[in-house]
Formats: sequence, C-alpha cells, structure tokens
Amino acid sequence: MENIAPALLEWFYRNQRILPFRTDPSPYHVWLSEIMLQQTRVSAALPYYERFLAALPDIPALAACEEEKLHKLWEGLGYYSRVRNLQKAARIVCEEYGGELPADYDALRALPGIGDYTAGAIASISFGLAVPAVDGNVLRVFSRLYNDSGIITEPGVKKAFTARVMEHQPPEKAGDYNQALMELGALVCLPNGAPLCGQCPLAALCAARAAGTMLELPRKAAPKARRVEPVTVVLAEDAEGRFLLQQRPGKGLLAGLWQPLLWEGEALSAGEVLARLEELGLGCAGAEALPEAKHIFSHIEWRMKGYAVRVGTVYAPAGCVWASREQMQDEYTLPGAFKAYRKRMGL
DNA sequence: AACGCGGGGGC
DNA sequence: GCCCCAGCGTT
Repeated sequence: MENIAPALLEWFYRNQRILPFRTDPSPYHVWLSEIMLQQTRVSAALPYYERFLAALPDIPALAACEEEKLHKLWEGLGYYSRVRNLQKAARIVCEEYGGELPADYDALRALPGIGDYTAGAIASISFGLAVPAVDGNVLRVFSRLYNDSGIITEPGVKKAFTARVMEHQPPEKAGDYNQALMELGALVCLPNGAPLCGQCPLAALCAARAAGTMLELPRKAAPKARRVEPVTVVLAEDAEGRFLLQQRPGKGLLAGLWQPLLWEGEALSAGEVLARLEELGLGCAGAEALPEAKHIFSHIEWRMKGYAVRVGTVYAPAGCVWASREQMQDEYTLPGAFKAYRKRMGL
C-alpha cells in the first residue's frame, strides 16, 4: 500500500485539536495525559488534567503527595490503580532518574502503569523516538485501512497491526504520525458504524471503504456478561450531622476509597439493617428507605437498596470514621457509584 | 489467554 | 435505558 503519512500529516496539521498537553508536550505532561486518557474521553479528562497539574506541577511533587490527596485529585475518573501506579512510577523516577523521565522506550515500559502503548506515546511524542503507539483508535483505523477482520483484542493481531503501523511511520515525524493516527480515529474514523469517510484524508487508500465493510470493522471478541450484585447502602448520620464512612479494602474494586456503610451481595430489609447496626454498636429506632439506585461497572452491576438512619453520639466502629460535609468534600474520596446518595449526605 | 478494574457519552 | 468506548496488571 502507498505510504499514508503525507496525506495523514497534512490533515493532522490542519485539523488537530488544541489540547493543553500538546501546547506544552513535556514528558511529564504527556505521561499524565496518556494515563488519564486510558479508557477516558478527552472532554472528561481535561478538567482533571488542569487541576492535577496545578496541584502537582512536577514529578517530585507527585512523588511526595499524600495518598488521600492523590485519590481526591482522581475522584470520579475511575480505575484508581492508574493514579497509584503513577505515583509509584514517580517515586522510581526520582530515585533512579533524578526526577526526569528517561528518554528510552524500554526504561519507560518498565515503570508501573506504563505498558506498550503509553511507553510508545511518551517516547515518540516527547522524545521523538521512532516507536509505535498503538491504541484502540489506531487499531480501528488500520482494521479499516487494510479491511482486516482480525480480532483486534487478540495480542497476535495487535502485533501484526503494529508492524503495519511502523511500515508507514516517518522516523523523523514519529510523534506527529502517532498522534495523527489517534486523532483521525477520534475525529473521523469513528466507531459505532459512524465513520465520516467524506472527511477522511485516507479515504482513497482505504480498503474497507472500497469494499463497503467500514461499518463491520473493527472486529472484537464478544464481551463477557456482567454479573448483577445486590447491595445495601446505609447512610448513618449522627447528632452533629456527620455521616459514617468506611474505608474499602486495599485491594480489588475501588481499593482504599471511602463509602457509606455497605453490604455487598445482600439486599437487606429495614429490620435486617437495624439488626446489623445493633451488632456494630449503632442502635437506632428506625431506618428510612431511600430510592433504589443502580451503578454499572464494566464487569458488575450494583443494584443498591438505600436506607437512612440517625444514631446518637457514638464511637465509629473499627475501620470507620464520622465525616463532616467538609471532610467528605475535601478529604475522603467517594467513588462515583454512590452518586445517587450524595445529595442526601449534603454533597 | 482470561480476568479485574470506572465512568461517561451517544442515541 | 441500552449500547459503546479499552490499556495495564495480575493470575
């Protein structure tokens, strides 16, 4: 196939979005943006990006940040292990590389949270190295460009696509080329059967366009069914208007974040809730039923029954704290799953 | 190779 | 309300 880079780059220079991490593509900026943009749309990540950099302007500041503050900066973005790995890597960078990211693909790839894609993005965009950066956008573009029905989630297929990506990469413009492919996927070669082929600089070269198969590509493995889990949420308020929060375990779903009293896997009645509270030393007269709520994770669907109870002035049970509204705003990170109950807690 | 890990936008 | 968007670490 004819080399796509000339037409692609010309289109990119005319049509690329103005984004903060492009305006100042320092290694730290590109790194942070790439981690935030994993599984997250640009429009959703942008406000987080600005706030994060304002709080932690460089890698040493990130390395030194307290964990609770770090979670708070990520609150609502999801996949919280991303930010914990970001800090782990920042600490390694401070200890081993003097606080600056190494200009080396393999060294980047070895850092926590940096895989093939992110290592390639930093290496090519910030350091100008001629390496690939193949994300979902690029796989979609190439599946159509070559009319290739390989399952893009399979490692072998991804490897073969990466080889094709590199056949077209101009070594002296590696970063622009990689970004241009992703930008084309984000703006023109759209998923959901909605590609804007009329605006595509590669339309004349596109094999799927010629064959009329654009809407069937890319092909992916069938998604696994999501399991439904009943959950009981209890908003326990004390005499001072504080709410009882418990910290989640350090591993697994929403690790280390804070939540109202929660029973996962159980849909408890009001009477059962009162009995559970009694066992925790939180005696109260009655439980007010709140509207049911649903939260969908990629792999689990929570069906939440909510209750509100008032208890007197008592000590918080082990692993729990009484949190004021201000503390819930500034200190404790509550995951988005409890959005439906935030208002009831004064948030 | 399969699974765990959040949340938001389009329709 | 339902469908779709997907890198990285662990096992």
